[in-house]
Amino acid sequence: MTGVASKCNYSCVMTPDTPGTARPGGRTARNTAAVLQATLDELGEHGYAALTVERVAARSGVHKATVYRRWGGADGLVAAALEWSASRTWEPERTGSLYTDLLALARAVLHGFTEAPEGAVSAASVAAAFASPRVAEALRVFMVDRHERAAVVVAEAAARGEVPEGTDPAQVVRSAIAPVYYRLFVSREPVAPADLRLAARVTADAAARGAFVPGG
Amino acid sequence: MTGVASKCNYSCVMTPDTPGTARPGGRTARNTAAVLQATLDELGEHGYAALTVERVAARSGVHKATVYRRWGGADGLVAAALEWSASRTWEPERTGSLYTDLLALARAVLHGFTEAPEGAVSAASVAAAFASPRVAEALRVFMVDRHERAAVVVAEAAARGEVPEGTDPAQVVRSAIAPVYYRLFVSREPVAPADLRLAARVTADAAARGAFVPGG
DNA sequence: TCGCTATTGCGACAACAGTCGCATCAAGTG
DNA sequence: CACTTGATGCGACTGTTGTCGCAATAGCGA
Repeated sequence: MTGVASKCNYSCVMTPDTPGTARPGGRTARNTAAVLQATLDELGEHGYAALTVERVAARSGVHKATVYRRWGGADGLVAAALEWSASRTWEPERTGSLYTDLLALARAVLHGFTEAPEGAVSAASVAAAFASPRVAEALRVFMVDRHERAAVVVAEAAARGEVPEGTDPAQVVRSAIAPVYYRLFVSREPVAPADLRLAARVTADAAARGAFVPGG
Repeated sequence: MTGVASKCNYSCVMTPDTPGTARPGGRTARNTAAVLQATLDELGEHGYAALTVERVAARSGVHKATVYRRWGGADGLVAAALEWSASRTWEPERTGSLYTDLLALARAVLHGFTEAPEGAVSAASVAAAFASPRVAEALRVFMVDRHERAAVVVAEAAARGEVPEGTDPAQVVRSAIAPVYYRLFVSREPVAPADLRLAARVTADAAARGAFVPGG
């Protein structure tokens, strides 16, 4: 085992077990942890464009051929990192009203895509999804999970009578956060606090008026 | 001049002049046209992930080193193709009401990112913008231009009295089309006609109620 | 403790991307 | 028509990416 030892900068808690494989024992698990940690560190420091299997291999101390065998390439590393991120439980902030909940949600999205370390992984996933069907699928699963978790704020708004029964929670969530993604990745404009407030306000008002009830 | 001749599949109208350069004469212009056409064809057939300078060079009949010298790489080719697309005039469809105008706009966005050949260039630009500041800047300029052109439908709605004076046209446009981009590139969900209608409806209603007037 | 075998380490290898120096060519000029 | 010069063609070269076969290692069960 030559090579440089892993330089762990942040979020050093990495699940050391890999259940489901034929031999989930010590060394394989250690390699998995080291490689994923190195992937996170590399993404955080240099971004997805500079993510190289060779660098990850050198940093983790795992041989290059092993990384290729188990993850297939840079996209496989990103997909694995994203799946690991998805395993971390997440729950939306509760603030008392739908508007403020959606605003907090939009802020969380902005934060989660711009701040390290999750920001690097998330942005890398969006970028890698263009080139890798595997990453695209992992990203889709991740986003569906986030939609379902965020739906709670809509359900509670319905329970409070803020929005009518039958409101589609996922559509409300999408409407509130889509402008953030649009500015971040498509139009490449800066995202101002006023933009977040506008999206949350428009969405909350529309939801209150029943715009997100499928039938009516 | 060895190599394979350009195989032009679609949109063979390519601006043959390159004003501003020191020597915009015949051969340089022909090379520019051949290379950009080959780039479009490659993007349309194989996508950005498979876009290679060598393939473009072989297809266009221009030497590899020349392509590297003049465009710098695959990202430069995409940026040039995007700038060429931006030079094509575009104008939003006018249907008589803000809701139907926004719906047509959302449909045009979906079409423009999924149908060939513009779809391939547009999607490639979004993908390449993650790795190339040059493409990111070209994309930003392109989107700003589209926002300005699309703003006409909001101005006309204001003239008809559908929305209050002072409504920010660009914000209305963003609100209507952001969910399309979100589904296409982030959540990777299918985009249904009902989704377009919902986004247009929510945005048009909010605009009618004055939600997009900055001060009030 | 011992043997089986999945997994890994290792280095050589092929394929590819990108660069460089130089000879050649053609567009613009008088 | 000749001359100048910027752009191009050409091929060789370097560095990087990804693959392969084989020997060694270390889980895991007996």
